[in-house]
Amino acid sequence: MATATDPVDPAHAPVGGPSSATAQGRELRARGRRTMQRLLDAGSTVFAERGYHAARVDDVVKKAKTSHGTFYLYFSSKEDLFRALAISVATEMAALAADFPPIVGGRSGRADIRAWLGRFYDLYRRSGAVIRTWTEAEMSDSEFGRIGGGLVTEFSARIAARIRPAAPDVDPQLAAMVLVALVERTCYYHVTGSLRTDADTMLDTLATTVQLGVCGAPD
Amino acid sequence: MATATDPVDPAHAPVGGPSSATAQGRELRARGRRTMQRLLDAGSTVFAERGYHAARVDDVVKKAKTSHGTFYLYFSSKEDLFRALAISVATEMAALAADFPPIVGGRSGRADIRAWLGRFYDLYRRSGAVIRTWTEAEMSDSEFGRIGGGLVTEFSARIAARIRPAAPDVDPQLAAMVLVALVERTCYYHVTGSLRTDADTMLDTLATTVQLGVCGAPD
Amino acid sequence: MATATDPVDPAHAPVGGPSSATAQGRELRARGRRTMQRLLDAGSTVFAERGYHAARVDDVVKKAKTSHGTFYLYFSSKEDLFRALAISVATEMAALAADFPPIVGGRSGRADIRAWLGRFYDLYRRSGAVIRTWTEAEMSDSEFGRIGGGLVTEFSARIAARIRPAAPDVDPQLAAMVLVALVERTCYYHVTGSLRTDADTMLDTLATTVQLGVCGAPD
Amino acid sequence: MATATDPVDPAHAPVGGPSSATAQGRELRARGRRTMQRLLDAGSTVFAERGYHAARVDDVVKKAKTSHGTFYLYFSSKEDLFRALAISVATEMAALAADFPPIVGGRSGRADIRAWLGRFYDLYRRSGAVIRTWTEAEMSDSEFGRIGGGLVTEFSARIAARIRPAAPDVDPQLAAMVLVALVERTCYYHVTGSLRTDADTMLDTLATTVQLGVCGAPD
DNA sequence: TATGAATGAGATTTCATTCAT
DNA sequence: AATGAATGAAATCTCATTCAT
Repeated sequence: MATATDPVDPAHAPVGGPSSATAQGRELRARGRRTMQRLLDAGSTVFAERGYHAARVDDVVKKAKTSHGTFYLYFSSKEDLFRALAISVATEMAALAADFPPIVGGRSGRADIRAWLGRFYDLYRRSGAVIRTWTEAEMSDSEFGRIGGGLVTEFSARIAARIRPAAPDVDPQLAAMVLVALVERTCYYHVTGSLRTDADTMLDTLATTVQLGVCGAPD
Repeated sequence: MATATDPVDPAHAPVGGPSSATAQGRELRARGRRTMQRLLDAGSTVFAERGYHAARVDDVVKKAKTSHGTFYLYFSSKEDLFRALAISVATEMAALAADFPPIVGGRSGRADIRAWLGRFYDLYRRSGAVIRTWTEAEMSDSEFGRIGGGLVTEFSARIAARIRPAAPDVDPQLAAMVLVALVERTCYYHVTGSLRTDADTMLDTLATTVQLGVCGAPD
Repeated sequence: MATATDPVDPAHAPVGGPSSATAQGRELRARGRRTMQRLLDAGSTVFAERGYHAARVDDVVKKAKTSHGTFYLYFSSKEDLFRALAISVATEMAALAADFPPIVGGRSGRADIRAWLGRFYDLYRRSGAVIRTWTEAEMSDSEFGRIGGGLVTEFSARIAARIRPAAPDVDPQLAAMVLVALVERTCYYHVTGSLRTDADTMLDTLATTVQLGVCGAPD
Repeated sequence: MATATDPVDPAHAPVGGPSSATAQGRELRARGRRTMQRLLDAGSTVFAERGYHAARVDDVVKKAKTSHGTFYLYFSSKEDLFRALAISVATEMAALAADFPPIVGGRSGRADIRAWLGRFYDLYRRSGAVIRTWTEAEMSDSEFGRIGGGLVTEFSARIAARIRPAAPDVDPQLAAMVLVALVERTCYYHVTGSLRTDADTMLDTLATTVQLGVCGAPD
């Protein structure tokens, strides 16, 4: 199915930026970069399908059509692969937050919100699993979840700087967090199939709710 | 039962109803019931802290101050313990959904919503981990997630039957799901400490958003 | 073959003192202690036969007739098993050093040295591999070899405190180290079969060399 | 050639003679010989630092600033590299043994011994690791350790042919082995830093001990 | 009813060696 | 002659589950 805003299907588009060095820090040639990218893509998919803990390195290398040995040539551990994906996602989310539109009422305000939600949804389709895993900080004893004060906290803080909530006495921080809660989870339900409406309808509804319910802009 | 503003922390209050039979179906005496309850409580905490897969039976028995042997006297597997917790939660959630108030505008409508949210929040504090684990269906190949069509789906379906969304052309199913998304995730952020506002403020804000943004009732 | 000084064959006598707690620090019952002892004995033998790095946990558990799982119940890693053995050996060596006899000339002085060498030889037969591994600090990146400034250094320092070397201008530290070098390596050649003389002859020769050559006591 | 008291550290001076043919027997040009020499030097260092088993081919090629592929162009295996180093050392040791001086008392006898020990020490500084590894026959199932009956055995047998031990009833074989034990291990302690005396003092002491203690020549 | 001990299948990780350019 | 990449067998380690008392 085509995505809500983008003609090309990004559901399995490559993730992971141009950074490319092995676990030992060696720089890569073209072939090595391709293999690394295959592993990143496979990791993204497998984490999405099974969650961080249930995902086995074996699943990743099978999906990437390579070997265990090769995996550890590029990533020093399963967690290292996750970290690579997470950093890339965090970067995308920061950029997205920076583009959150000024909230205004009326048709055009609503269209801006709607467009932004479409971008969020695309990102979530590609990287929701990483976002969720990081959020839940299921990795307990690792240093994850402490990076940057939490992916979602960071994201909502950036949005808070750009919104004016419904009631004048509501803390923008709180409003932003509620907004993120609403949007993230609804996208989640949709991506996982719990919510069977088509994506556009869902995003339209979300846009209304954000405009009216969270930010209180008159229609 | 503790309320959303109760000063004592009920987050790990006992869970699991009066049902008490071992893995082999044997009926229990007082001591056995206490042991089983300790295991249920410990399981609830450990699943909350680490997630289903990362939770080890060893963690549970250590927290319950008992042994592996004893664990398997009461539960046939790790999954069985989870199921016991899940069933108890599912029952509570069904009851809660049945009490979802009719949406009306004005002060009294808002107060009804606010009270219901307080109950949800209490439940979530105690059993959020189970809800999340079940929702994410982290348990891959087991028959979980198929039970009753998903905990959240079921819950929102029951709520859908009781609401009339903001815009007349919005599907009540969709609106209910959005509502659940909003409420569940905001509570989650609060329980895990990502959202530092006090509980009452958060629940007040949620009540407003539900009344205005999701259900579109005028103030 | 009977040992040089002791009627019972200590070549595979149990090693590891009465300390007995699992890797997680739990205290042990009789059965557990027996298993742990089997693992210590097996470890001692396997390290002796193959050296630290070539020794596989698999060899150890096979020799101890137990399973991998059990191994890790008692020791957190291969290195941990080695550490347990090493501590026990270090203790024995300290005791032995404390008994190093005052060097005097004549028959009785020689007999004292000879008796002490017999004890060293027995210890070396049982634990030479651990001594050598620790000495070579083959374990590079671990904190081993740094414990107590080196097993052999410590040992010879204790002996230095008790000897008066041949030439008056020779540093006792140096003389003691030379003594240890001589004794340790000769025992090594004998234990490994490079030196085919019988043990008593070898120890007699060593006694003479120590009395005359290192400590310079007149015959 | 550097002497035992040379201020520059020759510990890792090039090893490996002029023989130069690849693993496949191909003859080499100048560049190839240089590469092979780099690998031999690196191998010598790495085996010294970590021991045979802990040494990784990766360590060797990194130190030699070349690649895995290149390594296997020159040596058919890790063991093959070791063998190349070992053969070179064995040759040097045979030559050294042949030069062992006739043991006589007095100053000039002592000076001869002292000079010989200086040569041994130099050799040991460069190649001690290979000597030790070969001695300990860490290479388990390979045909190593059987070559020529053991490096040290061979060496001491050659020396035995040239000495007359202290007591007339002592086997020259035994005396030679004791001598080698004494000298090898003392040099080892010095090279590894366990023995902090300066090299000349140590070698003087060794000379005395050999003359008096092992060979029993009067002063 | 309780528990300490044991198990083994399966997961992660390492590394000598081979391949393709 | 050189090299970056790939491989897979074998090693270490984990943990749900069963056993024996």
